[in-house]
Amino acid sequence: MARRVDHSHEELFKMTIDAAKSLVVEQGYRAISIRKIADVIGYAPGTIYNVFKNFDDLMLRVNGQTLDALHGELPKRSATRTVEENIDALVESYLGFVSNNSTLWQALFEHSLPREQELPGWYQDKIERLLLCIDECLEPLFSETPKREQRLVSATLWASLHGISSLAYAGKLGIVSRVSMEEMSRLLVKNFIRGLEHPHQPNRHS
Amino acid sequence: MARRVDHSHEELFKMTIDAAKSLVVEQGYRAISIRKIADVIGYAPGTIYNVFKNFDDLMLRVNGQTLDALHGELPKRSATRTVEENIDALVESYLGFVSNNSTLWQALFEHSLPREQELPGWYQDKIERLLLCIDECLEPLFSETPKREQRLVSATLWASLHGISSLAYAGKLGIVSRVSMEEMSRLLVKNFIRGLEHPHQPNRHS
DNA sequence: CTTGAATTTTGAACAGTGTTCATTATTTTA
DNA sequence: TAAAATAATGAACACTGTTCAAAATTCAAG
Repeated sequence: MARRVDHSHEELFKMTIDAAKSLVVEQGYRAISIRKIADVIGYAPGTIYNVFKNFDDLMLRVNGQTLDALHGELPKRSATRTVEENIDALVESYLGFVSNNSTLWQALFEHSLPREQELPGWYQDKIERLLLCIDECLEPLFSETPKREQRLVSATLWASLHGISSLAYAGKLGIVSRVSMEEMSRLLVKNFIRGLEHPHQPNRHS
Repeated sequence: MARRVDHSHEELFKMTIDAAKSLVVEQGYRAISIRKIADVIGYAPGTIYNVFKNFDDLMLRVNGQTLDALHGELPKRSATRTVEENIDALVESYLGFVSNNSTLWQALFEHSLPREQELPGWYQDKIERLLLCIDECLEPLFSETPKREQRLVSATLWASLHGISSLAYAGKLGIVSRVSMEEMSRLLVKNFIRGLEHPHQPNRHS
């Protein structure tokens, strides 16, 4: 066959990713396979390779859309709110998204590229955009500090939250249950920010 | 054949895990396979299933040993040191271990069980032991707070550090490079602990 | 010793995986 | 209408985890 009018390249792209997503949602990351996706969209496995480089590429696209969706739900910084309030709003929004899209969120850290292969630029940009959201909210807290240090703070906050949600959902915290993911996140953010506001108060240990 | 004098059950267990480990170290998590391991130890694939329930079980054992090794390297809390100093020592030790065993550490979060299947008790105990190390160091900071809240703090710290190392090694932080994993970890701990020491100082925002 | 039961190891078989690519079917262009 | 271009196929390849009847070996009993 050729250039089947049925679906354009773009449509095929969307169909494939949508099928992958619904497989993740319904059966989890480990259940995805090219053949199953092909079945769902009614094409042969080979066709998917006309649209995606390989399975990793496809999975990266799926996860990219998850990052986009999260970014779309995050509130913009409000100048009328305090730093804490802005960060809190960000975190609540983040927690809400993760809860409502838990399987897709899990897929984001269950998938990883083979050793030494780094993430493509377009994917890194999506992370960059998310880090910028945190940057923005933290901005007033240290307007004099160099940009590099600000980014370090944002990245630290992002990675920490990621750690909490990933361990919580993978059940890798033992006793600590899924319910307390929110508690942990709030605890982290509250104290981390509070720590930033109290720079090196000279020794007054217990 | 039967009861080959070559290797006892225990020896076979050790050989299999050692082979798995060296495969992870040399080629990364994605390169492991039962057949390759069988090749290395000079047995048929089926033999491995006399020792391990399945691949997940084997991988959990490997990761369990990694957790044990980390626990073995962590310093005990010293009563002569301050809370900060004890926590710092813990974190430095943690960072050292992760650096020296990066591939095995990566395997720890690259592997995950199928959806809805939770970690076996013996594995959760190993995590529990690690959380207890943090508990111990933080103890003087809040000797009056309920045990449950202490555990929440320890778990939060543990999960956050995990998030930083996992994102750093998976290259999932974009710009933020591997070198800064240490920076991020120290930044997190310093400020988080400092935040804990300054409880809810009533509103004095910028 | 010899026989028979118990046990360990095997490796072929099954059902699945990602990926490739010559072939085929279709559409577009000449 | 013929030829060139393109899209879709699905068999084939080289793998994967896992099972299990059969074979090989050891152990215990007679």
